[in-house]
Amino acid sequence: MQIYNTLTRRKEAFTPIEPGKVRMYVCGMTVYDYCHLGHARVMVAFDVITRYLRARDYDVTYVRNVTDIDDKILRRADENGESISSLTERMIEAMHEDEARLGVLPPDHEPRATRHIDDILVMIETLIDKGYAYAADNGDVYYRVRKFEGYGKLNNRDPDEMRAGARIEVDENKEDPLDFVLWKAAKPGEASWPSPWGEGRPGWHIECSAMSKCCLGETFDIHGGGPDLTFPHHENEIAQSEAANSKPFVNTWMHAGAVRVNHEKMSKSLGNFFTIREVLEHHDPEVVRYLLVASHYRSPINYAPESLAEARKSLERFYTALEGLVLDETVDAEASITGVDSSFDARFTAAMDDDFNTPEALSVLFDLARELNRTKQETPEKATALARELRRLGRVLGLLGQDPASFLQGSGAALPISEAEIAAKIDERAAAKKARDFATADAIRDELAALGIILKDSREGTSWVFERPEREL
RNA sequence: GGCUGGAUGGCAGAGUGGUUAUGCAGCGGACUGCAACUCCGUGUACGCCGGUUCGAUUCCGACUCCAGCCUCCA
Repeated sequence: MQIYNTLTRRKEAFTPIEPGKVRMYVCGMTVYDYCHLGHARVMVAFDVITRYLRARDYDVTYVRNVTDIDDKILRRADENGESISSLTERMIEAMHEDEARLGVLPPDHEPRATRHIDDILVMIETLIDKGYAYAADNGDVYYRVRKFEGYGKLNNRDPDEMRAGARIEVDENKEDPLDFVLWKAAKPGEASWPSPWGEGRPGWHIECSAMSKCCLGETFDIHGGGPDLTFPHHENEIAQSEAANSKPFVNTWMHAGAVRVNHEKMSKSLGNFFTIREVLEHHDPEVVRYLLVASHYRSPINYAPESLAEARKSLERFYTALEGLVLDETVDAEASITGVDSSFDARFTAAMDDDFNTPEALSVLFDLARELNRTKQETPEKATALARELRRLGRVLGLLGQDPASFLQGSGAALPISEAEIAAKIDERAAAKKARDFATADAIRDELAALGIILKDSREGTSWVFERPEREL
């Protein structure tokens, strides 16, 4: 298996530290607001990676943290007139709902910064003892960036050149403008924890160094996150962890691509973001997931409403192929796919082994679906076997888990008329057809089509698909 | 300015030193009462300029443009 490593900027053979075991840490959310599609991208990307590694029989420990103390959280809680814990609990719950709807499996551990203050303090003390950190007069503790030799290696950045172009405001308390905060002294009335340097709270970067060490150890296999975290967040994590532990921190760094809107990064600071929940008001969650999986995890994707319509069409193709076949409902989402003998499996595996090439993997599934459609009439047994294979491989990507008819009929979305009424119309049309009154039959079909109900005739009878009207989001 | 990445057919999106990605849309055919679904067929796509090569979209160099990071951001 080959994985692209952000650190070395090339694909490398993936060999876990411990055979068969993969330890993976992904930087999670700062919970002061609802998750947007950029968050969804990271969630889904690493969910696919986890699912695939497990399908290939790796024992994956997946850790994704929650930052539940931070300036923005303090500010938002204050604005809302609610407590910090009330805000963060609400947002964590909302995040879990969003994830579940997108078919993202929960991480094995979801450590929260506020529950690891002790680990954080221990690490900061170690860094001070080793000379990598210092307590300033104002009660802050800073990391001494220039003391760490490899600083900048993840981003190919030279500290000396960074200083030249630095737009960092000079802070009187720092020895060097590049130094970053490990512990922030509390202002009066702010949430804080006691420490050897006074009341305060942890800096953002040290949280991840402490929590990853706590959950996965000093060195682990994969560290992932969003595209904007490489600098300074991940660079700082390396500096902290390697200085404190005197060991390599991470073997493979993985970063998801950005979600853009009108070719600009979707972000909270630009205010051009769509939250997951508002998009899901108008679209089947699987369609959103498909859109995310249809591009390679490292490529940027430009979000546009039309792309969701296309994603929907692609999924309809799969579900149409599966429709009417007896499917194995016991398919395990994490079932092993190694050792299965099929050319489709082999191609799928080859694609996914190559840095999780999901677009390539999907193309194999489309070929499989075509083969399935071809054999549907003549050899139903073979078609059924192919359908099960399609669904099994789809599940590795977290797709195709729904009942085909249910997906095609809108996955429970509000229909313009009831299913019973649709069935009655279909019966009415069948009667008209039998009487060779095609004008009436076609009128009924057109009437339903105007409502988004598209009829499909087959030997077995008439089925229907619900096309939701186009929406802005 | 420094550092990353990218530029593929109407759109989306993989990939490859010579041979079909795939999906959506379009066109022709089969199926159908007509459609839809499905199947078959159908596209001189690889930003620009040089270089290497028998041959480059694919490798190398320059250029143009786009995006990201360098400040909180997934």
